Amino acid sequence: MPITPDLIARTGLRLLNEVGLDGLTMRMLAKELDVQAPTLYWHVKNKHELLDLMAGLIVAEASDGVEAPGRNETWQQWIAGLARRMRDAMLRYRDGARVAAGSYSTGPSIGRTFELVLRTLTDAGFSTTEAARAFPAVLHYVVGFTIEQQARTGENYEGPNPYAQKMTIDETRYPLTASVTKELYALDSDDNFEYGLHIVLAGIEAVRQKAVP
Amino acid sequence: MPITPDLIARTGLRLLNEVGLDGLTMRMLAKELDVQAPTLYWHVKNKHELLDLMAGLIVAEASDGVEAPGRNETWQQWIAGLARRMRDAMLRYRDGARVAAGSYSTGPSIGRTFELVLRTLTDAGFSTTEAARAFPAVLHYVVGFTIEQQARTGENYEGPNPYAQKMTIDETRYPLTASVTKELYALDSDDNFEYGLHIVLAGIEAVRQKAVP
DNA sequence: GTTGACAATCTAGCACCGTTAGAGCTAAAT
DNA sequence: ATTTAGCTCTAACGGTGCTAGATTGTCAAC
Repeated sequence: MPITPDLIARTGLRLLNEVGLDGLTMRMLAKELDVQAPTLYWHVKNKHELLDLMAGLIVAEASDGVEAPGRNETWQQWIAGLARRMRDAMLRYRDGARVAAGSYSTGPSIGRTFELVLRTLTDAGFSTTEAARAFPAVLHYVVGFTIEQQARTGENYEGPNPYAQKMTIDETRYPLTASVTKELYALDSDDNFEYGLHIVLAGIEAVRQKAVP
Repeated sequence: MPITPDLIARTGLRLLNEVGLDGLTMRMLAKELDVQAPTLYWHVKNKHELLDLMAGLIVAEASDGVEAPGRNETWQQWIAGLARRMRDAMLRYRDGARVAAGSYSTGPSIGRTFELVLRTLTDAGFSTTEAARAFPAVLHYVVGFTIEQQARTGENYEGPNPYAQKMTIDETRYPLTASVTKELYALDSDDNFEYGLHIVLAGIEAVRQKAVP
């Protein structure tokens, strides 16, 4: 099989699950492809570009095969589905959110999906401007949530993950925090993601200028 | 001046603005403190812990001096102010959002601020559970937004930042995307942050169980 | 005053990193 | 047959996080 930037990025993504982002090296990637490390630099400018390619693959995985909303599907349901796809794609790889966040990514399926988002929202009565400003808010929430989830879940600490330490809270100084500790530490459940997503979607609805009857 | 973990982290934060996260090395940090590199390891376990300390400082800067809402201040205004403080604190340092995101950070001012958040929201009629789940959604949005802004703004690409490339959009295949390109590329303005923040806050209001009259 | 203990820093160096220079191989084009 | 282009190789450079172990400074106990 010939070595291509795409194959390199795909292999990098696979290795991510074994060694994490900080453990991923060009040499290891080369060995996985039965090639010497400098060979990679003929296909890829540098590691940063490789990470951008990996980010692009993650986003592409999320947006691949996305279809316009069904007849009985509200825009909220459809956008929520897209947000979940995005989160799932990032969760599929260790440190996936850190890789995907703020990396330059382009590609046919991404452009197509974005166009679909705009069309769905304008069909629902939003102006294109509203749509173009509201959708990134969803993405930013998704990325922020997932980065934190993976930081908490991940194995990036050699010793015990400090997140996992049972934080003892001074009940007299911080009574509310103490009373709510349970909710805070069941936080990696999908429920909290859905809760926040629901907030953002409800916010988009609430903020909309009701120009359409 | 004696070397302490706090001083090391503070110096690291200062250097961040000169060299960025990828350029920050222990040796350079040591030189800045007029010390040899291994000395740092007496005060700090490893670089990861140092980054956590730096993240803690950023969050502390954001939450330091936060006061309970004023008499004529709605909870929306107050939370929005907190969100802006958080964003400003991250923007103060190059790659600040990447450093702060998903790092373990604790500290007295942070705990105090979180308690204040819960109190403000419960005073506004939210249950503690609602408050404890809604506030992280705000933070996740802020972090996601700021990471992307800094990735776009930052100088982490040696050549021209690919984000800055004037993306030429196929007007016939992606008419809506093309028509909205302007809004997309004025994106680093504070306006878009405020727009998304407004969405999230409106969403919290909309989602609330109106148990209080 | 000497001794010891301990905190803090030092020198030296290991294993590994991203990356470059430049030589070598292979297969198609002339 | 020779050139060209595409791709991979070996060798190495400067730099990285980090550890081991010797060395210093300080200050209390004897």
